[in-house]
Amino acid sequence: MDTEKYTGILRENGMKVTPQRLEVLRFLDENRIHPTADDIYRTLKKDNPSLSKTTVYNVLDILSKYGLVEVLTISGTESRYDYGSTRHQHFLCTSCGRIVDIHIKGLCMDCMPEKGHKVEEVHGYFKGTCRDCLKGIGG
Amino acid sequence: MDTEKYTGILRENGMKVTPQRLEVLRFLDENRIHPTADDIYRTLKKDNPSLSKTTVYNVLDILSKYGLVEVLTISGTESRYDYGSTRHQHFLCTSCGRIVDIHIKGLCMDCMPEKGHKVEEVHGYFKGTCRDCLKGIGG
DNA sequence: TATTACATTGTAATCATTACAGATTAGGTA
DNA sequence: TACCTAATCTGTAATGATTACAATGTAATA
Repeated sequence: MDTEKYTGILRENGMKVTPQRLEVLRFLDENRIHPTADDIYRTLKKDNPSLSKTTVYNVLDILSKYGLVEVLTISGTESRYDYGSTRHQHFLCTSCGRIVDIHIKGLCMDCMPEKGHKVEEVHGYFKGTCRDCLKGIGG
Repeated sequence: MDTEKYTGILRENGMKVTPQRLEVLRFLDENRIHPTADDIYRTLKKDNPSLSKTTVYNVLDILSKYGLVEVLTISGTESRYDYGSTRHQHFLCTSCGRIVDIHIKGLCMDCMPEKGHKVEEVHGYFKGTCRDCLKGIGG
């Protein structure tokens, strides 16, 4: 178990190290599925029955404040959490509901609007039907 | 009052015409501020005290199903509704919270990911600090 | 090990949205 | 015009994600 890996990540970013933070971070790192807070909570609670959902929200909150996770509001009612530093875009399948990572070269990250606004983040996402659903595999 | 304008829009799109739909559509057309459902509800209730918030949600739902309004989930907890057919992107000011329309030529709408997914919608949005806040006008 | 500020937990509150059932109405027809 | 019927509107209650809060526990430092 890569406890040291995640301990290092937390320390390097100036966060206190706790078992709950290690577990959430590890889950996000090993499961790049843009989970909801509840997904994380239900999974981690199996091996850690005393885990509180509030703690999951607290940990996700601090991780996003420190820039380690990105909060996605692509699918409406609930937030999804994305760990990983490589810049990528998201594709929401309107058939099965999955969010697929896509890497697009050529998306003009540098075409900033010249209106005097200071752009700090660029987000892009796509909606449609994913490959699996088109093949009749998905929902 | 452009009642006929909005009556026509509803009829042309195959929707039944009701006073509530006319009012919501007019509000969205005349106030391009990406309002929340509650913004719309509170404003319209002044001149129409019997208006129900459920009706506002129902109207927004049917308008979006018929493609007349776009639902934005850019700012997290609540949906915002955007009326207007011209393709544009959105800029969320993290200082004052406003969503500003921006028109970017050169944003590669056509750089589709070549992974077999069928893309039906392309969304892009930017976050940062808007011009007014940079000048010290905004919050 | 003692201290202290911060983190975790569980419950209760909040807030946007949806479900539902009864009253009302738009749009077509006699 | 008056009527009919399905669709719409209304108000209340339920849902579900997220947050507030107070009590307990613990990580990091001396």
